[in-house]
Amino acid sequence: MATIYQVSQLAGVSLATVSRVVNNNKNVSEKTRDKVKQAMAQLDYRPNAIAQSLASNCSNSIGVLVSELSGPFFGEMMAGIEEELRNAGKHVIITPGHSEEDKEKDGIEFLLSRHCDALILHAEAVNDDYLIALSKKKTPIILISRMVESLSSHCISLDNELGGYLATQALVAKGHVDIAYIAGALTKSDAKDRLAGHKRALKENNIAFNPCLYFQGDFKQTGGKNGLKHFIDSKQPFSAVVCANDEMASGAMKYAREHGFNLPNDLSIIGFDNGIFADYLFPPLTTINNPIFAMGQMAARLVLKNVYGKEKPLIQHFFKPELILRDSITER
Amino acid sequence: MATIYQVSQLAGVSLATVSRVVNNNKNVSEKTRDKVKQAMAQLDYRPNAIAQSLASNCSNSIGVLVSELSGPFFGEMMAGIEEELRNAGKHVIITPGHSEEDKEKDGIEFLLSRHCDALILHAEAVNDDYLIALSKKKTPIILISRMVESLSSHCISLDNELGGYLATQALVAKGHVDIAYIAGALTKSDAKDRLAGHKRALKENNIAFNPCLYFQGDFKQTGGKNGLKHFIDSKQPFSAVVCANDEMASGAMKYAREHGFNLPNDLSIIGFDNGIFADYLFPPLTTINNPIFAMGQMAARLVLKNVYGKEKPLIQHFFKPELILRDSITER
DNA sequence: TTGTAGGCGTTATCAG
DNA sequence: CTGATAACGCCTACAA
Repeated sequence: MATIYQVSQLAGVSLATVSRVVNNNKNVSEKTRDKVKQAMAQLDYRPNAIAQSLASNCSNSIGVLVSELSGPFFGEMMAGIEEELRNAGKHVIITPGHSEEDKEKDGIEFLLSRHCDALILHAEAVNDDYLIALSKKKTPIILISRMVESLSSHCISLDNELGGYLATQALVAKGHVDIAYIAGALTKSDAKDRLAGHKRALKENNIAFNPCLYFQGDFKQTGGKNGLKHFIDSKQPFSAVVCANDEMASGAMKYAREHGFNLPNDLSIIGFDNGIFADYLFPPLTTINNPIFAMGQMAARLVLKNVYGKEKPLIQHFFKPELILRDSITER
Repeated sequence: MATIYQVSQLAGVSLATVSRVVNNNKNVSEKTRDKVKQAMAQLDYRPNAIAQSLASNCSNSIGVLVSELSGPFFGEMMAGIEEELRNAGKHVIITPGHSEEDKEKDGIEFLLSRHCDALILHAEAVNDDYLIALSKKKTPIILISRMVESLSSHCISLDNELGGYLATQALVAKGHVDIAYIAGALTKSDAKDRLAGHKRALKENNIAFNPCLYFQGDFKQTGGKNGLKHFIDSKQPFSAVVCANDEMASGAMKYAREHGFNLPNDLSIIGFDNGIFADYLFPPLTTINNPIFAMGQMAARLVLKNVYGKEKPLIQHFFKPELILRDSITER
């Protein structure tokens, strides 16, 4: 691999001059610039990003913590982040936290040791205090899909409460009253907020919250299955169930069908996130749109603006969810 | 951030000694080691990975090229790679190639400029010659889910031909004769091989390949939809369709149902990959298992062994697909 | 506009 | 077992 030194030799200029043309510095005459460019081409020179990082104290890398590398949700998020950052010549280092406190902390340590210029975190298990302490360190952080009041300018978040509200409201609008709810792990703020929205919708419609029609799942398909089983076993009547995400909804659908429910007539089911596969379930799943790709992009833009000083005029911190009406819910 | 120099000062030893304890070099007395460790702890010292990389000419990073960051397939693959590498203290830089030649090349250039120690590539659009040329450069490469004969020791691949065969064979076993096929883009070897397996199964069962019952899709849901539409429009009788992946199968299912088919009785559908959601479709999708997580792990192990000299005894280059029988196919 | 020289935080090669 | 000291490849004042 050619080094900047060899290029300077071939072009008959100094290291500094080569460095200048590499970095598009204005103060180089056309002539020298051409000479240097030619030498670079001839040697197939490419700057060593590592040496650049060390010298400039800027690694051009952004650490990203997600819960899982797999799954419809984080894929979209990573895609949004990567696209935006890559266009700016930055790269991402992605690491999973598996929604466990220790692993999330490990992951963050790991990213920090890599000297990332900034961190974009989808942290679910660590507490606010940890994040607040972290934000005081040198490496800037952005929180995605999480709201910490004192860090609000570093947060990109979705109005989950509203989403939960919209979901339940959609069911009420169809005449449902006995509405079951399968939550995600309440250690996660998303899960808590969506549940709060559900409760608000019930309240506004003078429907009492029935603890027997509540189940705490895990945001995975089995959570939906277990939840539905729980409701059926409890013998409480219910005509609809709202699931705190699409994956649980798909699990609930499967279990319902296996137990003789004719969907959607016997049971209305609504999800949350509008994952790529939601439209391909049967019946096509009514759900709440979670603009996670856009949120990822926005987190990346925030980094570009705050850390690299790039002009990014339109920074949006809060996103609103929307109802996506399909066939999985029906009139009661 | 504390540097190695400050640690050496505090511990009253030289830089070299600190470096030794950082790298677990044997030649340090217990006493000095303790002194140094204490100093490190006191200063909350963490080695600067970038400086280490520059000095050691080893970035401890592995570049990974995938087609898409999102989607059920690549998520699993990345998870397998990351898990294995992370346990070894390495990190991955992931970049998408979007199945386009230019973008794949860009992505590879990008990873190369980052001075990755090795590349794990799921390259679909670049041709064999490009890869062969690439493999002659300094950075070692591993090809995942792709077979290039002259690079076979660098390949981790699935027997796609066998997979295609198994799929069609499963349908034949149920008495189907008029079997339609929706392929992926034939520029991708996976797609070609699966199709070849399909044809072999037909041949072995003395069923003629009917071009009217063949459609080239795109590995996405719309491909399945378009394929099914094509078959229906062509007025050819068919009782089953094999799709070259699960996403197309889900698209085909949706379209079929929207056009009056009662699944699976009116039409048997089989997929490929056994993605996480396959079991949650309706009817649960019969498919061919693609052990992509394990293949990702294996690619990572190969890197660990070849590049970092870690002992990894069990290297498996070829994986066999298996039939996963569920409810989406039925007796004719 | 161009060149010189010091430094970024480590590793690695020698001596001792 | 320990300590100097020269790389690693590039950036960036500062000079010219």
